[in-house]
Amino acid sequence: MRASQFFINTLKEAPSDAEIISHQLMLRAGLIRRLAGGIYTWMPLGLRVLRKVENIIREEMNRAGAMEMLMPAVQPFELWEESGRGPKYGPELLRLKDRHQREFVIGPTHEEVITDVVRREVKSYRQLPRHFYQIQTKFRDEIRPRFGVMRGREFLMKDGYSFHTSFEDLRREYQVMYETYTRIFTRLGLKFRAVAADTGAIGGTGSHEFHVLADSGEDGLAYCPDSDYAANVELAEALTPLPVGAGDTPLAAMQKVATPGKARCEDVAEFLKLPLTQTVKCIALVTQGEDNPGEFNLLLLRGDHSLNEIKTQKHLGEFRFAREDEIVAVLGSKPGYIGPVGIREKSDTSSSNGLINTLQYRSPVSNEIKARGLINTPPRETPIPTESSMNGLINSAQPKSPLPTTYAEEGLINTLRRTPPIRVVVDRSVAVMRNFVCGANDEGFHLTGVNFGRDLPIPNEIADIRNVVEGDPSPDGKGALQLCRGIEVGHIFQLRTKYAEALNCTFLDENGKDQVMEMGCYGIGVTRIVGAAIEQGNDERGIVFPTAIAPFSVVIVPMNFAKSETVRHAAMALHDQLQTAGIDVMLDDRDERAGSMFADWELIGVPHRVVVGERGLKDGNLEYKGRTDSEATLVDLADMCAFLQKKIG
RNA sequence: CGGGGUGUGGCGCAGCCCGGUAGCGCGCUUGCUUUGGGAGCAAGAUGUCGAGAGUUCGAAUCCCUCCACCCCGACCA
Repeated sequence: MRASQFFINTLKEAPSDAEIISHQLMLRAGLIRRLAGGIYTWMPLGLRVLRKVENIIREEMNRAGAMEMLMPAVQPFELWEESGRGPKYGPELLRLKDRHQREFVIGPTHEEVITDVVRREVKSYRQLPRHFYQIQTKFRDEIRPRFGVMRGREFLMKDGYSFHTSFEDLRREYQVMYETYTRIFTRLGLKFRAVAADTGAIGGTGSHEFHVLADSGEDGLAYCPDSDYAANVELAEALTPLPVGAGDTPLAAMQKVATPGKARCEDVAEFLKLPLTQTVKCIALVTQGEDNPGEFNLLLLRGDHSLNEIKTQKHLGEFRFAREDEIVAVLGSKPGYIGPVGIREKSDTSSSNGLINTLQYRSPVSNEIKARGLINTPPRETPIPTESSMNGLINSAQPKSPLPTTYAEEGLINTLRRTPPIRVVVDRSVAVMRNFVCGANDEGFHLTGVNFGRDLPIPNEIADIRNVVEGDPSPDGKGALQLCRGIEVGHIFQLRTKYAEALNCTFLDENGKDQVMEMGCYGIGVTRIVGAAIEQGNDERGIVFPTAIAPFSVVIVPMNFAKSETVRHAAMALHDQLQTAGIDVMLDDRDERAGSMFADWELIGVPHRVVVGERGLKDGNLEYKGRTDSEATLVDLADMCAFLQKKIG
């Protein structure tokens, strides 16, 4: 390929609306151009990258035995009504009407269509298993498209769907896809990690996400270097830490201390010269679920921990954060100084599973078993400590009135008495704390030396509601967790029979009996991979593409191409030789100045560069420089082709 | 959808507060010189100042409405 016949249009400055590095570099290098929000044109240079990604995926899918096909982007809305997903999908589903007023959607995914195809075409167990896939344009009307191609509305996706006679066979294929995805991302030259994921709304039994590792990634990942445990932070279970010096620390007296202007736990800890882990933060939120609308909840987290909203939602149902005026009305204090002491707590022993975990952890069993016991939520049938059995634990010093008047003004008491009892959810790590610090429900004051069972009731609702932090014990009991960030580029699901059932996708088994097919679904965000690869590979000069997906593998940069006949001949001869050898080579015959050619190709991210100049040619040499090399190396003209083949691998 | 911000040649920005000739850098065109790290000089072209309505003798600038885009939240490959 010759640059003069190609289209190269680089920008010195990135458009100001491009925020993240991959978006900026893609625009600057001229890979993409924006048409509308979240909708991009792939310029010739960008398309080459996209096609290379696509081809690797295609090769590996074929190799795994999947069949490529192509389904329509426009789908009748009826199918979505039939699967029951139409109303639920909401405004993200772009709907339109044809001239006959028939309703259609632009496919955000293709479970419905493929299931429709298969139910018509596949009738017998003899035709199963089958795996169909396509690489096709999807449209999702994202609420907020952003980050260029990373969260576009229109994007290229590889979506595959497998159909099976049994769950065992689905699991076999799932494993095949896990390995296939691993091969794909390895071949793409990306640093990635497969993590356990939430099966979420799609349902099913097993699900893994494949993440490209990048500090700018939107997803937090937790993994254990000592085992193969890896999970999205949204999911990673936070075990109860062993209390430091458990049982030995003498109980301190509760004291109310002035902490003017110290609303955040960090400020309070610094002010009181106490470790952050000694503080408790209180988060007030209001549920919005159907069964408990408008219920005021107080969540207790250790000061150094952060709330995991997914876990919280699973525990409490839909919720929102309480507004300041609601907090003041219920607790009588501004946020920053609120706390669980002296409030009317709603007693609800029905959800004390977390407490059991804590108690198990405290019981003298082996570490291994303790860790194991905490991995899975114990079954609901497990006997739960009753109110009366817990009474013994509560210090007799507990005031008869739930409101210690020392800490509350008369007016506040009245307010609280009129307020319904507050549901308090205590994070596992808070449940094992002693002598902690929390807000006093009085602006400008905190309480120190607070203890459960004396200053406030033993927690009756303990749950895992925080994000894991680095160093937390791994849920598989095999070491400590590390954290990193990732960009989700692939997702595999065991769908089971959800869609097959809804769309009546059945087959006749060996006994001539009708059975519903088991389904798996496997997606890769092709477009997003390009953005993710750039997010992972870039420096101050531009993109650093892995050779496998670079728009060109090698660029020949001739010095003084127009005027020097020796250079021109040498450059063209090398170009032809490399091309014949099957190397994806670009010859920059634009006769630009050296500096601007170097800058262009470094911005574009071509991994290998050969400079042809009279200077080296005199001695029969060419100059080679890898994209990330600091120095160029001289290579004999005759050896260059073999040299590059070796580099490219 | 809620909160914040920005719209001025292709790109990056100034001008707006305090109304009066639309400006700078990059890019683009032509010529000459230059040619191993985004060249120099000279001459040029390119704007309904996001749209509409209003105030005013006069609006990029002030007021109103709308639109687009970006950032922060919930969704997802």
